[in-house]
Amino acid sequence: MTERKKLTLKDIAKELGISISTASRALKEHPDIADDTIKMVKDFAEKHHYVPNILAVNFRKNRTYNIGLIVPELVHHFFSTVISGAIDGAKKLGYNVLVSQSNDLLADETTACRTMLASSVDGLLISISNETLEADHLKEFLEEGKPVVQFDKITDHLNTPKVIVDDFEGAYQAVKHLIDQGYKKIAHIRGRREVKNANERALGYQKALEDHQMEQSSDWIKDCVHINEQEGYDFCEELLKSQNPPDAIFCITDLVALGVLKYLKEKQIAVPQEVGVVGFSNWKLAEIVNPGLSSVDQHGYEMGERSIVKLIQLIKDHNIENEEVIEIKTKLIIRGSSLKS
Amino acid sequence: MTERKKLTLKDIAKELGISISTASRALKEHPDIADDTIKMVKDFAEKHHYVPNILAVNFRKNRTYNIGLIVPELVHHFFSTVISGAIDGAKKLGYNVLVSQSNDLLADETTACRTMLASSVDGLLISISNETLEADHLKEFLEEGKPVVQFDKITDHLNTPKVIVDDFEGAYQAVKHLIDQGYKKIAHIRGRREVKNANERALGYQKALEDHQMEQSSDWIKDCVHINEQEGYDFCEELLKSQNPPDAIFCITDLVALGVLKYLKEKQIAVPQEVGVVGFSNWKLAEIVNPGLSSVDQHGYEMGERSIVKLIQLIKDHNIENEEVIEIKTKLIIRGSSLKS
DNA sequence: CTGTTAGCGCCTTCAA
DNA sequence: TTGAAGGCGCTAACAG
Repeated sequence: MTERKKLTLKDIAKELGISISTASRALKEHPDIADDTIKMVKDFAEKHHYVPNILAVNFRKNRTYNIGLIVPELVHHFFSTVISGAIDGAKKLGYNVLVSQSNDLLADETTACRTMLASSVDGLLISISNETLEADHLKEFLEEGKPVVQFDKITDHLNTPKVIVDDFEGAYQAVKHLIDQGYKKIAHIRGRREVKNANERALGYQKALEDHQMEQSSDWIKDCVHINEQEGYDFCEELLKSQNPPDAIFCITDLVALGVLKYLKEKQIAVPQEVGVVGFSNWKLAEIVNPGLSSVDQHGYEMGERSIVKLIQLIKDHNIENEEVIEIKTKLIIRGSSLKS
Repeated sequence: MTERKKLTLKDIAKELGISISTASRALKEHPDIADDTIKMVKDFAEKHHYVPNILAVNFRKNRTYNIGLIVPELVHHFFSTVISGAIDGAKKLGYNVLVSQSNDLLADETTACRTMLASSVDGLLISISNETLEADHLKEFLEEGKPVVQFDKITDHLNTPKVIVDDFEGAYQAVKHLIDQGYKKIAHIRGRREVKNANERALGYQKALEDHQMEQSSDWIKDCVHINEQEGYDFCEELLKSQNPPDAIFCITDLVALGVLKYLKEKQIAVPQEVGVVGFSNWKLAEIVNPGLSSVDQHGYEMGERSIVKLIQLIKDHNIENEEVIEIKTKLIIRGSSLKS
């Protein structure tokens, strides 16, 4: 395979008997340059497949058109949907996306940030790990004048734009739906107290109960740590074996709801007749299970797209002071797990 | 936020009263440089947080430490698993990964390739789209001396290393398992004839039947086009309503198997007693459905990791002539959908 | 052991 | 309307 040497401006200038700067300007149709010259240079460039050396351009301009994107997990329906939206949005605006994952570990997140910074991305899009409480590793970006946009899992310790799902409202609607369906004792298997999304959802749950004068009980609120199927299963068992068992369960996420459904199926407790279940995120699995799992869709693709558009705007404006909060509306998808009628 | 100006080698040299090249060499502990000088420079650099301008280095060295990765779909359990492995592998070797998706369209794939080439990745990792029959857009990489590694969905029109799953053997084992379980009439819902993986799996299916003197029928082979749930459902119906219905179905992928399971459940046909089902890919859904879906695991994470390691090795060796084929072993995961006993 | 010099490819004043 | 020259930050060949 012959590796053809790349044509440079210098080559063009020499061939055409003009100076390098004229060639450079002609290619970008600088108004000072004569039309004839422009045509000549462009024709020549086209004919010989001239491609500017992007490395030189980037070096000169001190930017890369690359954006860093860090998520807790890559193999994850919601996050991969966000990534998909971010990549498509970036492509439209002429940017590339460098993807990395933190595995929900602060150490990995910090490493990823350093790598991104070292490879000189123009900006960062991040959904922080569960362990991230402080944000010093993120401040480094701002100190270098590189904008950061947070999405979904965010921290208030960093003043950047934030693109979030309206967790409160999503939870509120989910619980209201259960109330409308006639469930009387609604439990909530919630996420960690340090995680903002989890708190918002819990608040939405509580507000819905209050607004509709529903019975409340601290026994009906269970705190997840790992937020997995097993916890859903175990908490469901605890709830149903308690003195005052609930007749509906609102879960922090679909995976937890799956554990709940599994327990109910094993014990032959009818869903949705005896117990109603609603999840959060609307993963692929929600439509696959039987009965279908009602869930709150977070519009991940849109979130990714909006986030990247915002970030690129900040990059172009050299703006690292923006703190706008963009809220993506949720949508309750009702399926068999909570639909009595 | 004060944007502190970056320290350069020039600054260090001036401060320390030495030349730029001495500073440069000292930082990389060049043997010619006196230990004292090295120490002095390193101390100074550390104290003042010197970070080399990566853009300048890349420009000078004509490489980016960025690798392009193109998959048909991002929101896809198998591909996101591969990406995860590739990213982790790249990280260990000091490379970043630029991700893009083709949506299984040749046009999008070509665009993605151009963008990657323009942003000057050091090499490309790709799983081609269903539409990709020729490979001219990929040859451009090789022509520029940038190695390419193909994985999973590959084309033989491009001479590069290929990392593939042993589709033939995976299919063979799946079908052999059905035979071992006592199924007598095994059907296959297969993928497109233009797609190599699909053909390999079909051959594995056929060979297993031959080796065990099983009944064969062209009526038992159904060709998918979209490879989705609906096709699985429809073909299952066709198969079971035929003159000579099969008692087991080996599906090209889990999604198709899901459609099959749905049909069987609706018609109250017992799985695995009356009909056995095996899928391919071992997606998350395979363990979630009830009964669990037996499936052939493709070890996506390992595939991503092996692919990227191979690619980086070629980049380092400036080697674009390699055509090694790396085969990842599959593993049959047996679940309720095919386990009679 | 260290400094000088030249240059990577491009852009951008400044001068003609 | 064009050209010459300088420089972005770093590396490396060549001299001392």
